Amino acid sequence: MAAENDKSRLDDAARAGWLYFIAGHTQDEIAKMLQVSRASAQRLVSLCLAERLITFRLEHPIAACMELAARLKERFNLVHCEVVPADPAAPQATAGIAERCANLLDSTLRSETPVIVALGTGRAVRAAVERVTPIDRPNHQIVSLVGNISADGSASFYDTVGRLADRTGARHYPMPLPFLMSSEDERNKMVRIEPIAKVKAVAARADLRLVGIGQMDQKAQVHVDGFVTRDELFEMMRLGAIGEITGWAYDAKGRLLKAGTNKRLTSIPPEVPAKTTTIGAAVGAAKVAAIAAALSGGLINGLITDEATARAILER
Amino acid sequence: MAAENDKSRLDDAARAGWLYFIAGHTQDEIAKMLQVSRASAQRLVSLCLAERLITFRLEHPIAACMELAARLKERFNLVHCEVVPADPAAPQATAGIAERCANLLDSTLRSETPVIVALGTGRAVRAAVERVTPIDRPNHQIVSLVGNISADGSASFYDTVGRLADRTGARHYPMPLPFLMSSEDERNKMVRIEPIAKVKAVAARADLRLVGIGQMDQKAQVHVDGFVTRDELFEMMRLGAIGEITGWAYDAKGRLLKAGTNKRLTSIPPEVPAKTTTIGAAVGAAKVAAIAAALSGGLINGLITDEATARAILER
DNA sequence: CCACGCTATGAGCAATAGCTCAGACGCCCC
DNA sequence: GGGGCGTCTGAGCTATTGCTCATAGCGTGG
Repeated sequence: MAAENDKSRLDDAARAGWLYFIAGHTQDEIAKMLQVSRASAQRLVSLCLAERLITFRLEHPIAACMELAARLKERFNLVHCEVVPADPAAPQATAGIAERCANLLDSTLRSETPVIVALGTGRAVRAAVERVTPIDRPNHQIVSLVGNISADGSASFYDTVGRLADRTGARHYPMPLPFLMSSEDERNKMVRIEPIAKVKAVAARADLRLVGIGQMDQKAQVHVDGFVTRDELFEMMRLGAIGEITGWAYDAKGRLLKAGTNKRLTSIPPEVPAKTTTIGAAVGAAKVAAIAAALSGGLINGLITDEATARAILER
Repeated sequence: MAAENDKSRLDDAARAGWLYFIAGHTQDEIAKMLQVSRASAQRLVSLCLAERLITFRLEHPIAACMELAARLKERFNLVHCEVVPADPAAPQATAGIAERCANLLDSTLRSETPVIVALGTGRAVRAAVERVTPIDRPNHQIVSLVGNISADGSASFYDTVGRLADRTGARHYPMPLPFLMSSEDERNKMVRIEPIAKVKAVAARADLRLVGIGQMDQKAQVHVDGFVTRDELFEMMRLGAIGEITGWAYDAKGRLLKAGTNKRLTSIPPEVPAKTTTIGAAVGAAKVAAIAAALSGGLINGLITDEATARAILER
């Protein structure tokens, strides 16, 4: 008898669910139809959900993205995760994630209370600041996590911090240092000088860090852009480097290396594990290992990527 | 640009729908996530529904029944329709519909204000009254639509009205007449005599009529039960009879025949079209044509049947 | 057969969702 | 470039929903 009661209760739950979700009746109407109190009707609808008698299917590419984002967030315990649909026309396009990064910056900068935004390297980050909608927020601060002078002494061709400051009227703190110093000692000296210490202090109080993630292979952006030489790159690869964030190379488990160029790097080192909101932005098959490692090691606690990359990260 | 806006709006709608239905967030939370007002979030969720970006799937046999019931209700403009799951073990079982009929009677009789229930013929109706939960309602009235004396002069073996009255303490009005009189004149005389006129008057004020539907073929219940002879049955079939309700034979379009046994029938004729709630209860492949005709002709404005029968009716 | 504990129920309240309206914004046509 | 039109937005109100709690019914075990 118990079984039969259960069965008929589930039948009613299904009926209630049907009337509610498919026919669009209110629970009050359903209660009248099924000759029960409204409270019971509500319980039946809940039961229908709890017993998974009813399932939702979202017929839209976004659905897959949302699910991937939820899984990444869960798996790596992220505070923020966005997955944009892969554009079949241009699978490597950073446009999609740049848009989302810009959106993130927009909403952060929209705040009336002063915020500090720290920016790292990466094409997505660069593209993002270009898309930020101009807004007047003179009390915000934009700070660079990475030196903007390359090996040859010229300023980096793309001044991300300056551009974002332009669009917001915020104070900005570029890092007037070469990416790499010639020796560890020299680095240690430089990072203690007043203007640099000031930048570090601001960066330490950042509310949001938005960083690119670079892979450490022959096409590593740090090399392509001329910040590290081929020999330096190869050395880091020998040491196990699989990715870099603001120049800081890390291995497959997301551990920062304590050797090679990392000893001469002027960039502000990542917190490990990240406790301020630190969003990594990257797409592409080549970066999957680097992103996964950064997530595992807690170098970042947020991610903006595309569908294909997200899927690849989860499949590892 | 418009297209792109539309697209991104639908993307957001999908996102909102996902967050709402799948992730189970409130619209307030979604509004914060998507950086819009709560009102807009609500609009996005609505849009998601309106654009059918999201679909509900009810994983339960009841779902199909609910849909069939809704279609029947729509198609034949019914005030009430129930479809019970076909029992694969006993495809012809009236148990399921009897249960629902009993339920219908229960809820009607539960009323404190006096109601009048009129009963017709049929195994489902008989089984239904057996399942009615006893309740004390002396002010209700139960009235028979059909004579309960068969051709041989004995009372019908099953006194439906009496049984229901037993269970409710209601006054009851059986129809103390043979099912058929020997001639039209005689019928006309009989139905005018005082006790019968009284029954007719009560029946005319019925709040609910619950009737069986019989097919008019060689296995017609009216014949099997001995109310009409083989010859009478065949005559009605020749005249186009396809079904009967309380003995009143009708053709494939649900039009009452004006000849044959219909002229000698003592049963209270159906309203055409039914305006009081008149529920037909019947299952089985043999009855599909009869049920469909009764629905088309407006002889009934409610139906209780099973899944297989419902499907067959809709497929005609 | 009664007492106990369990589950299920309905009232009432707090939270959530849906809707209407007035206003703003952008767009198009003149 | 300006006026008018249509669409979109957010505030605020009302309906609906989810939940909590006290109570009643029911089965179980003494």
